[in-house]
This record gives sequence, C-alpha cells and structure tokens, in this order.
Amino acid sequence: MTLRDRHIVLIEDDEIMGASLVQRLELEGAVVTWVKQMARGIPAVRTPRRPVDAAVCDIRLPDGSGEELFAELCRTTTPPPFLFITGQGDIDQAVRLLHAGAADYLTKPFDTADFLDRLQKIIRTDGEGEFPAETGITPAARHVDEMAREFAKGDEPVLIRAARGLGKAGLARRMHRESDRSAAPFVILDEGRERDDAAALARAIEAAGEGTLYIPGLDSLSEAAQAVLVTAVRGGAPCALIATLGPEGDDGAAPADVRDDLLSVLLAREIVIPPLQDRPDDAVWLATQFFQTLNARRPTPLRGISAHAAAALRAHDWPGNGRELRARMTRAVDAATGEWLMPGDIFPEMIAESERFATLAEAREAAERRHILAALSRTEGHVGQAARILRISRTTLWEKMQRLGLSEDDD
Amino acid sequence: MTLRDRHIVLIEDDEIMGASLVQRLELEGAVVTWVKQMARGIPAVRTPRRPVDAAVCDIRLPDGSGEELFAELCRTTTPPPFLFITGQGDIDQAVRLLHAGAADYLTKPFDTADFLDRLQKIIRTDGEGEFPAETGITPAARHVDEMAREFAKGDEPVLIRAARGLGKAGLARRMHRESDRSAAPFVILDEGRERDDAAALARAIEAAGEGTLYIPGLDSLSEAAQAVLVTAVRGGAPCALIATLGPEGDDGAAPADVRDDLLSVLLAREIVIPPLQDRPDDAVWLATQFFQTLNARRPTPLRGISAHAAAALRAHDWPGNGRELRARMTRAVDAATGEWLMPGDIFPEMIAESERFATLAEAREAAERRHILAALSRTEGHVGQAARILRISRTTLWEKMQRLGLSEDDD
DNA sequence: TCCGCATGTTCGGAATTCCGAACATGTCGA
DNA sequence: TCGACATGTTCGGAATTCCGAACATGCGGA
Repeated sequence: MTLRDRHIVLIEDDEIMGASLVQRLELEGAVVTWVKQMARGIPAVRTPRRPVDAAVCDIRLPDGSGEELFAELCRTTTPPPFLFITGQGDIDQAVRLLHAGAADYLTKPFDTADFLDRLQKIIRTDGEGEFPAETGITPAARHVDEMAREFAKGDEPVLIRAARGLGKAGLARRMHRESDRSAAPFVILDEGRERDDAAALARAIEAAGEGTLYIPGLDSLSEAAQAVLVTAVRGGAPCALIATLGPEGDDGAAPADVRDDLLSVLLAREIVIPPLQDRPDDAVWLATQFFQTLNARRPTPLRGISAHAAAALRAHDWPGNGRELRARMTRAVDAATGEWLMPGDIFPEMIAESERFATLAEAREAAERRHILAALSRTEGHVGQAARILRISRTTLWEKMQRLGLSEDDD
Repeated sequence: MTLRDRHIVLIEDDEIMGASLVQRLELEGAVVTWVKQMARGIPAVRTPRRPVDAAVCDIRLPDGSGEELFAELCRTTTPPPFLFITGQGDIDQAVRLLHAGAADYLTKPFDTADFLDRLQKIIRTDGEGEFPAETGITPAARHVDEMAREFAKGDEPVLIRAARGLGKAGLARRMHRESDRSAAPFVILDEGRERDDAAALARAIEAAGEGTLYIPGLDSLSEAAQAVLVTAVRGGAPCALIATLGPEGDDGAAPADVRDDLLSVLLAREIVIPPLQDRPDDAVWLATQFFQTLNARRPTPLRGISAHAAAALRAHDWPGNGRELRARMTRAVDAATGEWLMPGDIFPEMIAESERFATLAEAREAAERRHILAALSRTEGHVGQAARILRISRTTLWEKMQRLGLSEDDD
C-alpha cells in the first residue's frame, strides 16, 4: 500500500505532464485534485473538500509562480507538505523554499519512482501507533478483558457489541490467541459480501477448521447464510465463532435481521465494550500508549503529556473512539512545538477560532462555497439551474466552482 | 404616542432636507436610518439591522431614482410601506408607484404636519386588537377566571403567577372591576422603581384608598418596602392587594426575596395562569378574537381562519404567549392574500426558507455583514483595527459599512 | 490651545469580477 | 444516427470593487 486514499493537490499547467502525474498517482490509489493556475491552487489547498495530504506544485504557472502561491498560503494558513517540481532548477530558490517549510524540490525531468518515493516520505504513511493489547485500565475495560479471557476458554459463540472504533476485531484476535485454538487459523468472513454469502460462509467455516471464525456485521447476513450458521453451531462445527453486529445492532437495541434462535445463542455470551466517552481514564491511558510509540520517533522527543492536555482528553466526547484518538495523537505529537504536549496540539480546533480571525475574503469565500453547494444540492447537480436560482451567469458559476474547488474533478 | 420606537429608513440626498426630516422624525420618537444614495438604500431596506416600519424616499437621487430603487426591492422582497417625496410632481409616476404598492407620494415643499400624519397612517400604529375579557375557554382558563371572581369578593391579598405575556395586569384590572371597590382607584405601583421604594409604596397605598393596589414584581421590593407592606396587610389597610412576581418567581419555584410571612399570606390566595402552550384551544380561541377585530378593518375581509392555520396555532409553542399571538395575528390578517388565513400567513418563517432561495449576492452580503460586525465587536468598534484584521483597506471597510447599513448612523 | 491619532468621506485609477458569445464535448431519446 | 439540451471552457469587454491619497472633522491629553 502506497498512496491509498491520500488526497493530493496537483498544481501544474502543462497538460501532458499533469495528465501523466494524475494517472500515475491514481494508479497508486491517490485521490488527485488537479488545478492549472496559481489562483485556483490557493483555494484548492486552503479550503479543500477533504483534507489534503500533500501538494505537488509546479514553479512556473501561467498566472504566477508556485513560490508565490506557497508564500501566500504560509501567510494565512499552515499548508500541507509541498513538493515543488520545476523545469529549471535554481539553488537559491530551492533553499528559500525549503527554509520556508516546503517538503521537497524536484527538477524536471525526474524519475517517477523517485518522485513517488519522495511523496510517500513526506506523507508519512506509517506514522501511526498500534493499539495496545488491553482494552483499558478502568474497571469496565478490565471487565471486558476478563470476560474475553473466560469466553476464550470455551467453544460457544461469542457476540461482541461496541460502537465503531472500539477495537472489536482486535479483541476477537486476542481471544483467538488466548484460546486452545491459537495454532489454528483465525478467519475473517469477508466484509465485501459476495452475492452468495451462504456459500462464502460455508467456505470460511471450512477454512477456519479448528480455529476461530470472526463475522463482522452478522445482522447483514442473508437468511440462507444464517441458516448455514445455525446448522454449523448446532452441528458442533469445530471452529469457534465470534461475531459482531452492524452499526445499528451495536446500539443496545435488538437487531432486527437476526434469527431468534441464533441471537439467543449469541446473547448468552455477549461482551459489550463501552464507548471511550464513558471511560475517560482509558482515553488518557490509551493516549499515553500512543504517545510513547510516537514520541520515540521524534527528532526531539517531548517530555510528556501535560496535565491540561490530560484534562482535555478526559473531557472530549470521542465520537470516533480509539481511531479518533489515535489520529489526534499522531498529529499532535508531530506538530507539537513546545516541550510538553498541550491541549491545542491534540484539539487544534479549540484554539484556531479564538486566535485566528478569518479575513473578509475568506469569510466571503466560505459563504459562497456553502451557498453554491446548497444550490447544486437543490438542483440535484444541475449547473444551469443552480446558476439561475443563484442569479448569476452560468459562466460565473463555473468560474467560482473552479476557484472554490467545487468542480467535478473533486469527486 | 406617534412614532415611538418606529424604524424609518430615509433615502434623501439633500443635506438640508434630510437633516430637517431626521430631526423632526426623531423628535417624534422614531429611529431613523438616513442614506443618501439609491445603492445604499437597497441594502438598508432589504437587510436592515432592525425591522423597518416605513421608508421615506426621495425620487431624484444622485445615482438613480427612488422609483428604480422601489422596483428593485419589489423584485426581490416585500418592501415596507414607502412614502415617496419629490420636488417635481408627476401624476403618471405617482399612479405608477401607488399601483406598484407604494403607500404614498408627496411633493415638496410639503407641510410637516401633513407629512407626519401620512406617515403615521401608513405605519398603522393602532392596528392591533385588544385582549378579551376572559382568560380563555379551556377548563384551566375558566378555573382561573372563577378564582379571580371569587377572590375579588374578598379583601385578602392575592398573588397572580404567570409567565410573561399572559395578561396578569388585565386580570388584576378585571378583579378590581368585579369587586365592591370598583368605584375606588386601581393603583399600580410604578415599575420604574424609585430609590426609596418603601416611601413610594406608602404613597401608593394611600392613593389606592379603598380601591386596589397592584404590585407587579413584588419580589424585587426592598426589605423596607416589604415591611411597609406587611404592616399594611396586618393593620387592615383599606385597599386590596394584588401582586405578581418577577420572571424568576413566576416559574413555580419559591421566590427567594420575599419575607416568609408575607409570602404565606399571598400563597393562601394564589392564581396560576398556565402558559398558552398548555392550552392550545385557548390559543385558537384568542386568535379568533383578534381575527374578528382585525378582519373587520380589512378593505376585503377574509372568510376565516383555515383549519390548517388552526392546527398550526395549536402546534406552536408560544414563547411569547398572548403578546406573541396578537402580533402574529395582526401581521397575518394584514398580509393575507387569499380568502382564508393560512398557516404561512401567521408563521411566515415556516415557508420563507423552503420557497425562497437567496441569491448568491445576498448570501455574500449577509456573510460580509456578519463578519464585519464580528470584527468590529472584536476591536470594540475601532474601524481601523477592524480593517486590519479583515485584511481590507479602511476605505473599503467604510464603503462596505455604508453599503451594508452598518454605519454609525444606525445606532 | 495644540498635537497626535482616529474616523468620515470623496476621488480617480488599478485590479478583479462578471458576463455573453462562442466553441467543444457529452448524454439521452427517438 | 441525429437532434436537443446540458455542461466544460475560453475570450474579450463591461461593470464593479478595491485601494491609496487627500482632506475635513472630532476626540483626548498635555
């Protein structure tokens, strides 16, 4: 995996070079926003439709230079990593840009492999820590782990219920490792459901042998597949079953799409992982685990998580649970500039509004973006109709969609 | 009372005439926004800082005509009543404007008294209906009225508790009128509290003689005044007492700032008026009362309140109770264009958003207004500083403040 | 009273935005 | 395949906005 799902903004006016780079980057799984002018690059980077992982920017542009674009962005925001490409290398310029915070500077023609390698390096795809082997340190978390250990000793099916981002799969793996069947396979029923899921399930049961079969989102199985499962459970299939429910079945309500007999078997051995919001001390503990891994990689390690940051971690409601926490810690440890990790490092949205006041042009642009999107939504994407209700010409709407990064290429 | 607290937008480029009109209007209590160009009149009327009761508009403007301005406003909004003034009368134009919906057309020079008279007429200061003599038709309302009649027969103090807008003073007056002391004075303790409220209270008790003394917001009386009151009540003062509590004491909780002995006397005879939200049938009934009065004044009376409108009246939560209902009915009966009063007439906010989509220019202007106001608030009204944080020139900020109706004259 | 600083306002030129026309391309239905 | 209609995009001119400079006025402190 290289650039999968990474968002790259490409600022390049040359059609051939641009198309070539887009193609290559998309081959690596990246999502590319391609703009051809400096004027269009600024909003594409500053107010993107999705977070920008990196920008690839030509120096010579028809309406200015990549250097000016970067300077402008540095004045008003913290730009993502910038990789500059240029047909005529200039040492002074390279030094200037790198000192200004650019990530890299490459002269054309360049080796594509080298280009991709540098891009990967500046994106830091492997900068995130691993989830620890425990659920947490709170009584509720310890209870989860105890039940998991106890159920791992038996053969009966187990149901794990938890919201998104709470490590259901991780817990299932740990149960497998702590059971007598750890030498046998741990098989996950493919979430990308085949049309004939009953057959897929039968195959997975066979593949698991005497190991463990993990079924995420059991309530989306067809009746036929559930019948196969009931047969396997009743017929004493050699493998152990661990299942989870889909998002709707994980909220404590009885899932609508599971056979009653199957459900009653599962509910007999059920593990409920409480959301992180209900376990603030676990949030701090988990943050500390990630911090130790990430901090060890810093050129200048931080001294620790400050008390205020710990309080902020406790107070946050963690809609994304552990995944959110990991993402925030990764970013925070990377961005921290003091000796201690501060609340603003973890929750940058907390301070951004109070310290930074958007320019009038920015406020205007944001309002236009919102309103244009609303018009397009109302007209179901029909550009001509949207222009009509907005009382602007179609040309103007098109121009603004380019300028504000709302064009089709962003999909 | 003439133009008290009415907001008038004056569009007049001549300094002498303008200053003269502003002065005269402010003398009548009006709040005047004075603009000198057509371009500035449009936003001042379309997106005002406070509702505009009427506009006074010169025909000849340096950048266009009042007629064009009015036409533009009629295209995109429902303008307030417009009174046109012009130095050269033109019959065709007068007819044209009146047919287009303008309220009046006056040639200069004109008699100021005539001008004010016409302005008053178009503002319709007396267009609201009176509250009826009953509280309502629901059992709860009838119970209130019965208790009021019963307590009116005695001399003991009465406490009326109700939220804002539920006619406490009206009920007190009705009790006075139905008592044996109706021939004696009904005295209200002045709500604009003097420093020595004990003395004011003593004077009011004396003025009430054998009539009724009404004390709104009794819990804000000083200890000294409350002592005077206890003395009067215990000493058998000849007047009857009806009191209400301030907003905090009207929510059912025990008021903190009333002597216990005084409070226990009052609570012995307490009338609680339930909010209109709890009496939906009373809301419809009250609306019908207002409707009958207001409808009789229409050139073309409506046939009635539609069933859908009655349902909407029942469903509304009426935070402003009877006052809100009266205001809505006044506006609705005036604005209704069909044969029946519809939900959208009473609750225009219900339909405005779904049927009308702001133009992009309007959305942009609204965003700019908001942001400029935020900048001025942040800099405590310092224009130069606001321009700096907005990253625009001082000139541009001034221009925008003019164009968006944010200049000092609006205070 | 004077001075420094801020705001209110106008003016003319530069910069930016908006627009209609035109052309290329794509989609859908007959 | 053709025609109608829609979108994507460019171009050049018109309209609008923004700006610095300049001048007038007001306010507060020495």
